[in-house]
Amino acid sequence: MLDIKKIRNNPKEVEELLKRRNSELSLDKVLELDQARREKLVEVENMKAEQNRVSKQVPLLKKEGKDVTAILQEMKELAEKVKVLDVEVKEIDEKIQEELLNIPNTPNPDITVGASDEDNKEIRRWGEPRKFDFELKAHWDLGVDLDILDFERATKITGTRFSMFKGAGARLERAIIAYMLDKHTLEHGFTEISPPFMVNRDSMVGTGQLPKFEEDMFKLNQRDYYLIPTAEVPVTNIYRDEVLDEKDLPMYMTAYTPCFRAEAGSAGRDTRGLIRNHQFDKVEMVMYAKPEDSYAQLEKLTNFAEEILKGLGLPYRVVELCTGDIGFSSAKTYDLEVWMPSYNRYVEISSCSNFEDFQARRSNIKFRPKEKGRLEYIHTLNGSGLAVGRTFAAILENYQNEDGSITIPEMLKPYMRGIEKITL
RNA sequence: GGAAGCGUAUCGAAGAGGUCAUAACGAGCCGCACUCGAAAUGCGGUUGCCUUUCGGGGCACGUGGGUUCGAAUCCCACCGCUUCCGCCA
Repeated sequence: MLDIKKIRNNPKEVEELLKRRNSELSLDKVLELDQARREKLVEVENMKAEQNRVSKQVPLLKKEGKDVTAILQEMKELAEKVKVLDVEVKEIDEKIQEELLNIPNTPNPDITVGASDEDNKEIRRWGEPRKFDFELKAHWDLGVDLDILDFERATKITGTRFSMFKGAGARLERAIIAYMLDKHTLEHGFTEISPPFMVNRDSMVGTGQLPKFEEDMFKLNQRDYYLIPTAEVPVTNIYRDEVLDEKDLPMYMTAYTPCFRAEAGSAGRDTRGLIRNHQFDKVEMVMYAKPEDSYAQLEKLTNFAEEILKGLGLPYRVVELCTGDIGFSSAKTYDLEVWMPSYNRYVEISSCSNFEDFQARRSNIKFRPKEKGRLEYIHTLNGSGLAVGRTFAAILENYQNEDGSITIPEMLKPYMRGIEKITL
């Protein structure tokens, strides 16, 4: 959520930044409502001041034995007027809130202005894509042939866009999760969290998934709960409506969770394999930072995710998303893209973003700076570290052998309990 | 799911229709004094939000309603916590 004061004071500047996202968004309506609200507020607050003043007099006058019936009658009428105005202010407040919740974050002024992912800027590459001297197979064929992935039965059990891991495949998935969590907790300083996989509406609003992206979410029938689309939601919301100590910042939290996405509007895209499913596993990193420190933390966050790919020996590149491609809540995002041989291109495997105070404002997370004493919103960041299904797919494809077997990457071997190669 | 009790500042907690909400009292935190330094002790400070013609004004006692001239206080609903009962991995 943007600061209404910032919009009020620099409407042109904010509007210009928002235009860079290719949104035809006008701030006129919210500015108009804000103006109307403040006028009504002054009016009703003057009446309330009058009420308070008179109410204080009443017991004194009674004590003196004076007749107060005329005053009480007057006050009754005033109370009626106040009630009406209060409702009007509240209605305007709700409209303003609704407007604000639907306005995306302003992009960082320094990132490339562009219309789509074609304008994204490659920052760096690591690793050399492997040259195959045999006919390579896609992970959905490799996995099925090795009997470690079963898409058909997952579809039978549930429906399309679900997958199932089996035997050494299930173990490999578990190994990937354990490796990532160990790296983040033991080497990168993160605290491991195992959060709820369902969240309430306030949490979804807090991180920006709602109210705008309802159709992307799975919602429960009998309660106002949602299946989490990413651990970002429960973890960022841990300290919703709380005040933190400055000495606790920056705060690093990591969580493994399944993620549930309706994938509305992506019919026909990436329909084979593990790339785009309704349920997938992910290890997420969430950071709370001080405002002046958040961009330095974004670089760290991105590096932490890169460390995982380096550790697994998977070639990747880092891309800075342009203004037209960053997410609703983000001010700046780096995507990590892993080399996927079957696609013959790099495929997104992590997204690392600085949300500045956009989410903190929605979820009301503040800290008390030692010097100033006045409460300030924290900055929130998060990044995948990494998407597990896609990592699994990348390992299968990049580590495949001519006979269809998969060599286990060195760093995962301790987690595989003696399995060095997956064969039939 | 049923019953009872309880939600007040960073924490514990008092208040039970108006003169106790810049919120008693205790703790914490910050500053000062004492000290070589620390602890202990003493003194002082310490809620947030909205609005403003920068003098102020308003709001908030879990949330939302109601009663009243006036509600932390009375009534209703919802949410959460605790205890007991039931059920359950």
